[in-house]
Amino acid sequence: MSTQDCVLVVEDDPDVRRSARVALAYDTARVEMLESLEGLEPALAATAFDVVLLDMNFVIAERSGSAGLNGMARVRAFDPTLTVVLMTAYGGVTLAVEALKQGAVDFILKPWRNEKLVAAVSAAAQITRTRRSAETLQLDAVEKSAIERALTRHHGNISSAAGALGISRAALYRRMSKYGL
Amino acid sequence: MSTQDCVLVVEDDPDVRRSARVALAYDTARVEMLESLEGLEPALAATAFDVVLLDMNFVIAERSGSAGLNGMARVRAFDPTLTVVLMTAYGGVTLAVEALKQGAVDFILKPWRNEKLVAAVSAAAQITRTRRSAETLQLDAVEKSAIERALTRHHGNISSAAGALGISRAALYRRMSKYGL
DNA sequence: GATATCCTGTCCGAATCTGAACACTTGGCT
DNA sequence: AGCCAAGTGTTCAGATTCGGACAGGATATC
Repeated sequence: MSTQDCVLVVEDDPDVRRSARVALAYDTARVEMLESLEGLEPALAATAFDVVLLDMNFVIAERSGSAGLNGMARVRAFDPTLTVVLMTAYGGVTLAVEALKQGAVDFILKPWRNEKLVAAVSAAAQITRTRRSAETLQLDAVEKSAIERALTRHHGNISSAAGALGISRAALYRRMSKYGL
Repeated sequence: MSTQDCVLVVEDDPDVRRSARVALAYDTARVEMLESLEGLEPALAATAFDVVLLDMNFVIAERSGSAGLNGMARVRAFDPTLTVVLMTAYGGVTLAVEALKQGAVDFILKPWRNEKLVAAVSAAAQITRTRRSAETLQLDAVEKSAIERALTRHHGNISSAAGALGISRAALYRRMSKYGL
């Protein structure tokens, strides 16, 4: 799909880094690498990334994945719209579930199939873009979508939707015609 | 925490059903059971559930979990605010990831520890409640929170926040004082 | 069929909101 | 200092929106 994504890969194993670079080369505008979580924030500040691909296990002995979860928390603190894809070689179901519940948009197992990695990264970048465009909504658009939701939820009943929205029926009419609903 | 949750359990194995009933008995207001996905919608319509606990593998031979994913889709179609917790005995990481990406709020492995099941169900019910209260927001409140987000994102710069919201600076001032910001 | 209830769509004077304009403060730059 | 760009807070005539009221349609109940 898109060749315009900027990806940050955080991974300690040089072989994996190289392999990720190769896999992502054809489909991304730019791939930056980091060997560890050190210097994560400056890297995020330096480039406008669309996805962070994050290893969960920097220390071989430490297979709990807490390093990855911690890194993800730091990414989210820096920019809540930026999506994180986690990767691990040792993942169990419990860890995967925990990671997604904490906000990762995908979780992939090493070794990966290149095609799958590319698809995951590309989908995650798309989610980032959606989040960012949702953040930029004008007040009008926020109001419009709130009204649409209320109307849907009340099955088109204008009176009860107006009541739920806390405005008069006449006011809801005006807004509906304003937004073409 | 709460003893007021209503849970729907969809599970074909009678032993598992019984064991779920026992585990949930102390902490929930009401537990209903269904042996299969047949009659799902009527059951959802009859009671106002807070969580659906859904087995992924009704057919032994069928371990892909598609029955569970399908059931979850039906629950979400019926009520998008109602959370689903999936459970399985055969789950791999890939299936768990797929389930959460499709909107399950948790994914637990059989056999479970009762304590963990209760915690998962209770947390899911809390998420349902949060979603439902977010849906009921008055238009004023929607506007207020959109303004708060815009102000935060623009680091308190009123001019640029107003620009992003598509209103004049004066209008943003008025609203800020209206909402006490 | 008559009655009641709920919803719809529209009207209008009063209340509210609008944004350009103005005066002022702050911070950077030569 | 002097200058410039950008932000702040407020004012006011004019535009817009407010919601109660009204008439009509649809559906249910007796």
